[in-house]
Amino acid sequence: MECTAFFGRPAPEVAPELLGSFVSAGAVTIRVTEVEAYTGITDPASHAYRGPTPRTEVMFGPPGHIYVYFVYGAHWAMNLVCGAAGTAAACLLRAGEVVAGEEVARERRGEKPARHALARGPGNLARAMGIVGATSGTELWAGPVRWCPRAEPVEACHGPRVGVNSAAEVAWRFWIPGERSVSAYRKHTPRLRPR
DNA sequence: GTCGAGATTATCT
DNA sequence: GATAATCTCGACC
Repeated sequence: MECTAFFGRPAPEVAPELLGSFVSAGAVTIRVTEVEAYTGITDPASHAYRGPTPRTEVMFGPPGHIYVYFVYGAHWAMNLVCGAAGTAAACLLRAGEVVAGEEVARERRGEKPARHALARGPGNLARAMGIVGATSGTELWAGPVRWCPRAEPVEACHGPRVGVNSAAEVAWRFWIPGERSVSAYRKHTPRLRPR
């Protein structure tokens, strides 16, 4: 399968090639503008670093599957599993430009966001596409979420990943320069004690 | 436009 | 019980 060949490579190699490709979920299609690579069992910043758990077992499976996780008590984020089965590598979709189904996306996001902000940021992207925990584990060629390769190569910038404490020095965030849908880099601010 | 801080809950220890 | 691959809002420039 084409998906298996494309995604069955190291995540830092797949990630920049995802830029400009298309991901569809139902009526909504986005053009990917920002991604991050996680290499799984060798990556201290990955959920898979400490071995498989019920949540992360999808990442340990074959490439081309979808891994969805819930963070900060409010947001879903969508990853595409990369690399050979067992390596638990994945690419996080951080941002995209809505190219189809804008009405549906806006229904989910509300009236406020500008068009380029509908799928800016991992949580917003998942919300605009209707991605929830039940989507985790589905196949990219047969499930509710489909992927199409980009038509032409695009320019790519890279830099440190966002919001991670460990391995902050590796430049495994990739984005398309000049895209308004790319989130601005924010320094990671550790959460202080509640109340 | 940038910056700082609170919200809120699944998952793991 | 602590942690977290984030978002939004209000204050300020």
